Amino acid sequence: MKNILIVLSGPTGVGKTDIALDIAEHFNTEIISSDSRQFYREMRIGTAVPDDQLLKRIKHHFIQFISVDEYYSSSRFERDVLNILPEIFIKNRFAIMAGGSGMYIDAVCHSIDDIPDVTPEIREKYINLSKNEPVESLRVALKLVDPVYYSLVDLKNSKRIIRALEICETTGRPYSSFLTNQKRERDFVILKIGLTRPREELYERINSRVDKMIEEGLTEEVRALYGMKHLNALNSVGYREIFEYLEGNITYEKSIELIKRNTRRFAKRQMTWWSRDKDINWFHPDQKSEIIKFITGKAMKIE
RNA sequence: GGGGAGAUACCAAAGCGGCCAACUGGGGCAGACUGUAAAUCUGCUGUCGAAUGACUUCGUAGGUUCGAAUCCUGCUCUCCCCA
Repeated sequence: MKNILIVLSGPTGVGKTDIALDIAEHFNTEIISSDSRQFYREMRIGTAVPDDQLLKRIKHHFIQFISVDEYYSSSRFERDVLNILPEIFIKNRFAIMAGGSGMYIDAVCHSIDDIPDVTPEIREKYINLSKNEPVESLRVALKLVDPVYYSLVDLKNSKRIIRALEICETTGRPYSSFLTNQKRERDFVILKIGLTRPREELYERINSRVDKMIEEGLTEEVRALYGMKHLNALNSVGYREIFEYLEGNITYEKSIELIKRNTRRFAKRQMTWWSRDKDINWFHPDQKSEIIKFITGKAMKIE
């Protein structure tokens, strides 16, 4: 009998945490978080980390385990999850991975190509380059070192161009040569459950959740991180808007409004990401018992 | 009661005789995405259509003009000032 990884995804604010807990409790197993911002120790309120009581009820992995100044990536996540899964499967046939970071989830589900890490010097060089040079010159550089990728990328997206240039310089090989597009088979079965709600319902929940975060002291959490605002981890919804307020660029009310809007947009982008994944079985979060029934039914058919 | 300013698409706001279905911003919608991805980037947003395009719009009713969101007149409403 193969082991089963239940992958629970859905847009921010849809109600993943509760369902994940219920499912984990029902199958008496543990939860792997696939939420790239809940990884960070210093970001708690703004990323809606489950409270201590809940965390005590069920063992969670990858929650607040690194610091905002540490480098992490979807590839490392893939490696780390694949490392920890066998331990969970010793005790239980089911494991559950819940979160909303599409790329991280995909890395675990079918792998991401092996590409060497970029050295900090090269990274810094290109970050500066992108600040000082127009996109055109980055394009020209890319065309020279990797014409294949040049023809594939969104040439308006300087972040993508820079990544390719960094890899080319680090490895001495074209970035495109690393992209195999191969999906690696895993030795466990993946069962994808998606949670969704009518747009209006979702947006209402998002709005009130932001208000709740503010009540819980999001502003103070962000203020304490002010010195680190340049870090990528803090370029996150809920943080950057409050930084703007702290710098006096916008009013407090405006920052809250922007957090709501940006969270809504984020949720929309998440839905777009998953819309092409035909393996996801969609449910409304209220359908808790149906979800568990669905999983049980599928599990019985898996040899 | 007198004088002035204004009414433009979901909102804000430009346009002030033809190049206007109407700049721009917001909001919304749709999409791309193999590396700090809650990031980054793109398209659409009067109606119908895949599209050429067709049709209905700029408070309202008329008028001037080959032609009006743009000019004139009445009306309605909003704001400001004086009484």
